[in-house]
Amino acid sequence: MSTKKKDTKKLLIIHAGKLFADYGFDGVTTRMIAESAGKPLSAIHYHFTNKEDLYVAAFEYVHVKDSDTTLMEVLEEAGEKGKTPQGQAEIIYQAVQRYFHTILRADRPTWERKLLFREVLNPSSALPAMAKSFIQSHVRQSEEFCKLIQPDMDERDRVIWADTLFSHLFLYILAQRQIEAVRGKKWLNQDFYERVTRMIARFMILELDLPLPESLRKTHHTT
Amino acid sequence: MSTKKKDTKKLLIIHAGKLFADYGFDGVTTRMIAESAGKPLSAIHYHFTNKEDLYVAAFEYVHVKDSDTTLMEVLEEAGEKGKTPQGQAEIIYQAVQRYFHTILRADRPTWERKLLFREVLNPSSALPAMAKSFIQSHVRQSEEFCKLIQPDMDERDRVIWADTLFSHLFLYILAQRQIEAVRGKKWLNQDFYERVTRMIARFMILELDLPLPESLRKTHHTT
DNA sequence: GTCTATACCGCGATAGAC
DNA sequence: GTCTATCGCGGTATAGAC
Repeated sequence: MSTKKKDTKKLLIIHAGKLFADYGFDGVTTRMIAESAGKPLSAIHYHFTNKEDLYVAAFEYVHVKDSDTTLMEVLEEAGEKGKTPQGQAEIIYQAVQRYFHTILRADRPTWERKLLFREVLNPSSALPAMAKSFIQSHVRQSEEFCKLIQPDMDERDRVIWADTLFSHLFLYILAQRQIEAVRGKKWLNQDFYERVTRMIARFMILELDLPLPESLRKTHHTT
Repeated sequence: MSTKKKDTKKLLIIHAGKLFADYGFDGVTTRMIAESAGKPLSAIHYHFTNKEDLYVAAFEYVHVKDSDTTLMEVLEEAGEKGKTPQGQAEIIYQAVQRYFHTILRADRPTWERKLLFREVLNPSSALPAMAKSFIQSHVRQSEEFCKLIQPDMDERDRVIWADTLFSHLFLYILAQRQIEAVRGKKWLNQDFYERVTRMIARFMILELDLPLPESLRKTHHTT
């Protein structure tokens, strides 16, 4: 029964994280967090020096390193396979799948990814550098991969190609509430995300003039 | 010299809009707006009843109707041409181009589109319905167009297809500051947006198994 | 360690002189 | 119409009893 202290702290982090994810740093008051966690206001200032500190703690709590999901990592892992167009296409599909799975896997609470992406899009004063690095490194490695396969491609085109993956994630994670309000509560489920994964992979593969793997072929007609 | 009144009001709207675009409704104080516009705080409450009212005014100021840019509108306009695969592909390219031009044209201040998309992504309490309708109708019409061409396609796949256009716009408009901080100040210029337009159009055309127009072919190699 | 009570400040909004 | 002065509320943070 001596773990009470840690429990309170973690409780505050989780409740704060949920609220920050939905309403942003400014949209949340410390009184809201305290009430949500069922703790007195002063508990926040006991465990954390101030509101910003709690925000940082909540962000770090969800800031898991998404290792082995970048295109270059999957490429290295693939070995010889990465030298054929068929292999490269499969690497793209696999990397997209892995990244989506890391970010969107069902057992992870929604608010965690929301907070993560919100901070990238709208960095609070609290985290000047962290947000940048989170996605930047991933995009960099996608670019590098792209350069290997299409060395003649314009740099800006490579960047746009690499951005595709994130633009969709941004939309579906950050606009989740609004999309569900318009399209229905259970619209953004695992099946939907799998379809997004497939479509993005298809685009990234075709845009690099690689052959489409059999598993990514569309099923509704026979072309 | 009797237009002083209107000038002050418009001045407040523009300065408020810029600030709201960057920092959101909660992130901006009426004192900030007043100082930015070089007017006393009470000017806001004279011309507008309250802060929310000023926000709505700023939003309405930039909420231009983007007519003749939806896929269905371009399709109707095209007449007979819309019945061939080649014609349909060109319609897609044209609609994407028009929409990008409407939203991103250079003579329009950056903050206007930022405010527009921010409100969609993160609706303030001030505008319950307006934000939804802004993009929703556009997506609906894209879906409808998609259904005409690929009636067998799964509804969710059609929606993802239609979302593609907006996911990129979201990223480049809302994360503009962060992207420029990472990639350089003048990265997001007209040339870049044109490349994005072309890539999105290429994706949307290929995904519907339509033939790629000559003008959308890539130039860096000969496949 | 945890709570209650409170200090202090900046916010949106208003009153009233000019 | 425009400004200065001010109100009341709700925000973060703290002091001090238990």
